Amino acid sequence: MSRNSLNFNKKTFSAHVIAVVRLIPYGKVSTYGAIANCLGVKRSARMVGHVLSKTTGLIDFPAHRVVNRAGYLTGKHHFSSSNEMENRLIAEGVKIKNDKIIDFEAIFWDPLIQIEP
DNA sequence: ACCGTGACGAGAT
DNA sequence: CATCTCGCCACGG
Repeated sequence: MSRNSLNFNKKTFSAHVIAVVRLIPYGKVSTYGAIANCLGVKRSARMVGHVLSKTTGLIDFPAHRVVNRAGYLTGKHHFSSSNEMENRLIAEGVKIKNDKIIDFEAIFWDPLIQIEP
C-alpha cells in the first residue's frame, strides 16, 4: 500500500488534476497545493505543476488560473508566449503586477470549499 | 540505469 | 524576517 490513501496511477492522477482545473470559475484562481490537497495528496503540489506543463495542447483549458501559493505566475514560461498567462488573466479582470496577482486572497478559489452562491 | 531538474509547499533553521 | 531542507516523482540526457 502506498503512502497515499488514494493510490493514483499516472493516468488517473493527471485526469483528476485536469478535471479540477476545469472547475475553477472564470476570474478566479487556485493553487498547485490546493489542487493536490483536494485530491488527497497534499505533498504532491509539484506533480500538479508537472501535469499542467503537459496540457499546453488542450483547448479551452484554464491552465492560467493556477498559480503558486503566493500568487506568482510561476508557470508563465510554459505558455506559447511568456505573457500569454498574464494576458489571459487580465482578460478575466485579474490584476497583476510584476508577475504577482494583486489581492490574490480575494479571488482565490479552493476546490475543497466549493463555495456556492 | 542513474541523475539532476522542476508550473510546489510546509516546516526547520 | 530570509533561507534552507526535504518530500514528492515524472522525465530527459
